[in-house]
Amino acid sequence: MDMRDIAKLAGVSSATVSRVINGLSVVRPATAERVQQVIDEYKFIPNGSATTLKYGRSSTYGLIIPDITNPFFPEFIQNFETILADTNYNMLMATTASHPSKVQKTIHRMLVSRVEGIALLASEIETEPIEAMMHNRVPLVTMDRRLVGRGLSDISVDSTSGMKQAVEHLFRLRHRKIGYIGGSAGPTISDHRRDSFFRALKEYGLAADERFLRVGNYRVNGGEAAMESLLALERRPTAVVTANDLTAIGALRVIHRHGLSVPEDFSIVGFDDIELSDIVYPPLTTLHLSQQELARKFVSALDGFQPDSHVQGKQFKVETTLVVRNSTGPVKKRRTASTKSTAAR
Amino acid sequence: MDMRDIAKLAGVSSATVSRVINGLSVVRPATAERVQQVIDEYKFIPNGSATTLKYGRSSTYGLIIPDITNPFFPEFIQNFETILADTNYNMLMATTASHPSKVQKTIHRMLVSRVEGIALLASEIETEPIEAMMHNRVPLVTMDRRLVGRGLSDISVDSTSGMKQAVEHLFRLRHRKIGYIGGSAGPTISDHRRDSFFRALKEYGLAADERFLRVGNYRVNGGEAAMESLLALERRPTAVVTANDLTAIGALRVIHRHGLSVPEDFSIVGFDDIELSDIVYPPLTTLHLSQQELARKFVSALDGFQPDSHVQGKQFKVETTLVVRNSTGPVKKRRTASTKSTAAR
DNA sequence: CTGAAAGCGCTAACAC
DNA sequence: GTGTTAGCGCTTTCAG
Repeated sequence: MDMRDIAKLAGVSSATVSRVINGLSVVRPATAERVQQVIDEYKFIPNGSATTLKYGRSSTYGLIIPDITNPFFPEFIQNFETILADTNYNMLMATTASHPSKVQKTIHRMLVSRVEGIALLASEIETEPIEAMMHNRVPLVTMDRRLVGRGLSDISVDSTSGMKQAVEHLFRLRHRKIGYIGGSAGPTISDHRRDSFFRALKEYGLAADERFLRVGNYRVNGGEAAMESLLALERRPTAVVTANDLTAIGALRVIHRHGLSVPEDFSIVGFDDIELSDIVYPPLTTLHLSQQELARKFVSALDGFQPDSHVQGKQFKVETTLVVRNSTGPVKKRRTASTKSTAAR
Repeated sequence: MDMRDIAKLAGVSSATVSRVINGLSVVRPATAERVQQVIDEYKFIPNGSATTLKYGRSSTYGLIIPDITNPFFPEFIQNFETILADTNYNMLMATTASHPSKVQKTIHRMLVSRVEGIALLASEIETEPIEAMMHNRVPLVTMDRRLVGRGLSDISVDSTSGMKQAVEHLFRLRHRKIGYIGGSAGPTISDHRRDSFFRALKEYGLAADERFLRVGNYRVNGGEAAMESLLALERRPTAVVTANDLTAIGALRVIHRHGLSVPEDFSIVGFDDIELSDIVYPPLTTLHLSQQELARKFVSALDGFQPDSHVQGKQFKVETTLVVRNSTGPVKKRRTASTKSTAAR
């Protein structure tokens, strides 16, 4: 069943059917209605692949996510897809267990499907081979890589002001020894978050003590391991800022496991403000990142690209703001601090 | 740049290029290699929409998820997409904020894109209008609706044996007053889970006490509200089985908020075994549901359908098994039970 | 083993 | 306001 069949049944030509379906107002209302009736009666659905073939436009964007199991991503996907759906676009989605070879294959598949752009949220991945494959066909928009180029845009989270607010908040609560549990070593995003933390410390005249610095992996178990090691210290920090909420949650668990409480014994600050951060006990003080804004910027970076043009991409920024909940509190007057410090692990 | 261009550059015809790309072994190796070189040099990527147009096959399945923010779904998506990617299939994904009108539009878009089948994980949605639209074009596979038909299959979670294990486990821990917090009223899935709980109770000679029965919404806040109301009871249950892990987590929070502990004062059993259930404190005893198996069954239901045939769909089942963690324990010898029972809320 | 050619379904010129 | 038609890029008979 194609437009020609509908045309025959409605006593018009296939061109008119096409015009009706696309809402071109040139068609006489009576004709349009007759055509529409036939369409409805036969539940006709046009074949999009013909349109895609003719115009190269597929009304589809690709989205590649490293690990959908990290709650940050579902929230993003939700927002991203909602925006696309509103403009009748499809979302072709794929995950990569951070497996670069899978990324290559995935992008190839997406390009075969003639997506009009690809959002790649996998900051740890090398994009040279990918960019080669993209070959300026469609825009590539990455997250937190801070690199732009021909047909390559980037959306980055600017943690500067958020980190400053976090450190200020802790400073006012009289914290002076503030630790940091970072993300995985490697990706720019990890460096950026850690560096803005350091800069914020400096602004408040605090020393960046190497001994309070740990590396995580953006997941719960990384936060746990790092916190264990922090608790094993003779002289512990009184507060810890983390590279994301999952890391903070891991830290929280370890603190509880050691019979300590938050925020009485320890203050914890997260990053991202995923939904979970408000559900966990105690609800996390964290740097809020607007998923909606992030998704909107991705879509506009994707949209704002002339097809096939070799236009230079743009660098977008998304700001963060501190949300104070219950995982931060004033420094406890020390008493038994030195007596219980060695037991850990 | 199309196959004809490549053909010219390699001094062959476009038919040969097509054969090389599709790995048809009829081509003489030397020719194939020459063609492949040109393809690589020009980074040629064939236009899938032409193939889709010609053969109606898009190598794409659609997946519709109600609320991706429920961690159950990301885990499913991950598994589903991995299976598809292994066979070079694409996944077109959409979410619906359980908004039926969006489902209609989404499915229409997917059919326009010529997906080869649609997985619909939204048990609360009426599918009549959808089935009409599907019009037996491609298979529709639903979750937990327990309805099959022409081109309509269903994958259901069989909670019978899991619930039996759960009740047995609690019974052995000497629980006799076991409550239940269900899912949202309405969907078959909620009825099924609750009924298998009742049946399990009966097998152990326990009465299904209406007063210990609550309705939730499969989300944390539903579990919270239900647990509040259970705690307000004069005579409380000693254990609660829930319709999913998020509900259990909500219950857990309320119990903690009331200064009680799990499993000392209360035992809680979840359902689904989402990753979070092992991260939460205490880790949940829950009914494990294999996401991998679920995803595999979806894919095989989707695959096993002859295109355009009006074949009857199948009913698939996925079993659950109890995973014992730390949210269940023996009933406490009662002491002050009656004195503290009224304070709640 | 390779090439020529038809046709998948749609849409935008262009003609009327 | 409506119809005719060419052609998007691919695959696959069929011929050679």
